[in-house]
Amino acid sequence: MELTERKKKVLRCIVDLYIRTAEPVGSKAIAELPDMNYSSATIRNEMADLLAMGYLEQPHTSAGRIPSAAGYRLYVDELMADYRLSMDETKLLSASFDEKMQQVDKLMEKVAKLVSQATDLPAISMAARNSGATFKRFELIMAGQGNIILVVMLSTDEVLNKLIKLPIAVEEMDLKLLGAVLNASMTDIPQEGFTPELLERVIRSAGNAAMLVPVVVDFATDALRGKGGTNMAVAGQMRLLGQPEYRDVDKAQRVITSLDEEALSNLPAVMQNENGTKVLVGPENVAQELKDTSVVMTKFDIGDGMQGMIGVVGPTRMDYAKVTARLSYFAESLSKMFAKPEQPQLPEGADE
Amino acid sequence: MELTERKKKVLRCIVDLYIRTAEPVGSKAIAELPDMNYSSATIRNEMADLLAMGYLEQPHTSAGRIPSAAGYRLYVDELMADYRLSMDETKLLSASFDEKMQQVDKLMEKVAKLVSQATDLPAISMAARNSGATFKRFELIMAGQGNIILVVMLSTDEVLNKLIKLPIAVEEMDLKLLGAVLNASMTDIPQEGFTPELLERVIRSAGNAAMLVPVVVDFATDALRGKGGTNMAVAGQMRLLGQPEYRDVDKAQRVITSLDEEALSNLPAVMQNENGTKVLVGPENVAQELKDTSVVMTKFDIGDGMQGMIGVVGPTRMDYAKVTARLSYFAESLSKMFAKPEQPQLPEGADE
DNA sequence: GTTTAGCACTCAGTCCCCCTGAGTGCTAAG
DNA sequence: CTTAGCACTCAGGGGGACTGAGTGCTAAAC
Repeated sequence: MELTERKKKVLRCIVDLYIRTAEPVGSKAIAELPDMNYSSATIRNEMADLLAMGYLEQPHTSAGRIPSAAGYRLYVDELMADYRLSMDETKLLSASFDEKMQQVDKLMEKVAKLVSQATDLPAISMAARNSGATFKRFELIMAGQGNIILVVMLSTDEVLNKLIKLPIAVEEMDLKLLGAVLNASMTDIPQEGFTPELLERVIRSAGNAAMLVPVVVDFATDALRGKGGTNMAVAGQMRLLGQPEYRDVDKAQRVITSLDEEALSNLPAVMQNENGTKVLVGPENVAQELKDTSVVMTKFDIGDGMQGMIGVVGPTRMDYAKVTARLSYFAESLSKMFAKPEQPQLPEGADE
Repeated sequence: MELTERKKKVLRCIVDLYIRTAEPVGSKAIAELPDMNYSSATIRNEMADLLAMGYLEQPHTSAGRIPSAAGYRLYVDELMADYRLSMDETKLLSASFDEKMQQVDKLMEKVAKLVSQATDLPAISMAARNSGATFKRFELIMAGQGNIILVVMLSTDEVLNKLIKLPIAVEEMDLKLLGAVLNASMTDIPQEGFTPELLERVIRSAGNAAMLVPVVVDFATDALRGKGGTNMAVAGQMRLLGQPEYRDVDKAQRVITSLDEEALSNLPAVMQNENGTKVLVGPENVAQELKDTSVVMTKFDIGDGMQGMIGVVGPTRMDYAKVTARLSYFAESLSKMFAKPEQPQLPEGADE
């Protein structure tokens, strides 16, 4: 059977309406739309075809139709109208962006909150350092007897810190020395440069603080890649409760719980080779708990060695057009924010 | 009417049972408890008295009784049995504590998560610097042209950072100078010491970076007190959904939403003059949205210039004994953790 | 061939009613 | 003071009957 223009139009209207009302859509409702010049009977025939083709589903015989996953897919790919942000809306979004993004402290948390607020859905934000990041500065500070604080600054402008408890007392002097050595020999070096020889050299130069070196270097390299390298935040989980499909508390709880877990950590993989915005409709999600939900994601640029992602989780019946538009807006804003103001001269070594 | 020992016993049993079952408690159920040597009719008489005295409520004529706010209050203050943590439980809690508390990075977030997990309820954690805190070290770093990162370390071992965007370019040299000046003249000084004269002196010494001084000092002092001075996290909001009283999504949503807001920021005031654990039952809460919930809070020591609080929010029908015990355990663990170790930490053995 | 009017049919949701059983209050006997 | 007994209350659950939105199909109209 062929997917005629008219069938597409009908499908589009059904999805649009269903997104608005969350109720199965009947033929009459569609027939009565302003620019639909056919009777309900005709629509009914078309709907029957769309049902047969797998784009619609029928909860029970005497009910209207709802879009199937395939239907949403088609809608997202071809049918949905672009949502253009209005002037007012842009202003609003940009205002909340400016307000929140003053301090770069808990960046990912703030971004997640912002996105969640703008879409009224649970949001995820993530930033992962890629292999290009290097150390920029080490700082070691005495903090009470037996404790030191290690502060590491990365080329990505992140500042990480850790409290290290020591089995043995260390002199302030030795700490200073170690700091100097680290700053001299481990900054601005790409990861490939961390050879055993380098490590050995550092240990030899570190004097009395030599036994600290492994701990410090371990934490620092951990921070650079792997575990500490991914920074992720989830916000607004309970906004899901506002959606009619989650009136059932258990259902909501199951989804929300899975948002906290690492079920999300494989999302970036999906984005790997994608650009722009990616939509995962219901069963397209790998995670079992998300089979009933859709995920919309966008990448953004953090320049240097980092790459970010923001995303939103919601019922398959979400307003894809609006969510996509707003998400893109934030992605752009973030990219802009991180873009180094076009720089003629690089302060440090020019290669990357 | 007098509150005899037997009445108290009956009340205690009712609250205990209601906490377990979340169902109105009938006279028969109480009469059948192992150490209750009276018939249901007797219990019924006692219950009628307790109702008249305001310790119980009756949802409708032909139903059992549930504790009123006053009933809970009495229960918490006098009746409830202490809950002793078992060996296994202690081990479990301490294991999760050790696991999470390795890195002091996002401490409050982690504490909140931990407490929430241990109590299966939404949890709040908060740390507020008191006026004793001082600066320990300043660090200024170039971050691309026109941006600098300010890192401030406090006597509380906290590390704060901010990205500052500059209207004018600054030389690396000047930044170094400014850093040195700040470290020389503003560290280890109590807040009263920040006089206009001091500020002036700093500006004069700062050379070309003089115009940076106000921005930097503003941020830093802001961080020390006021806004940045309170660090708060909420976790596990959706655990509320597990409680039968929040099967109603709207109700749950109302409470959960209010947890994010600053409705909580006046909780510390309540703790001001309290020691140990404080319980707020239902209507004792000031915040309107929490009238139906109870809050359990405990202070903990962070030594130096800081003071912390952890708390839990749940239905009035929560297991006060257990929650209180676990909360206290964490408060102690935290206090211990922050206590300057007299001696390098031994694997803690026989004591206690 | 396509569109539409008409009609019989289906079925989730709702209202209503009855029944059940847990729980009460009261009274009178132990 | 305690308890057995009894009449009474009422939320919750189950089972029809009804309603109305929506369908599928057919036959007439375009």
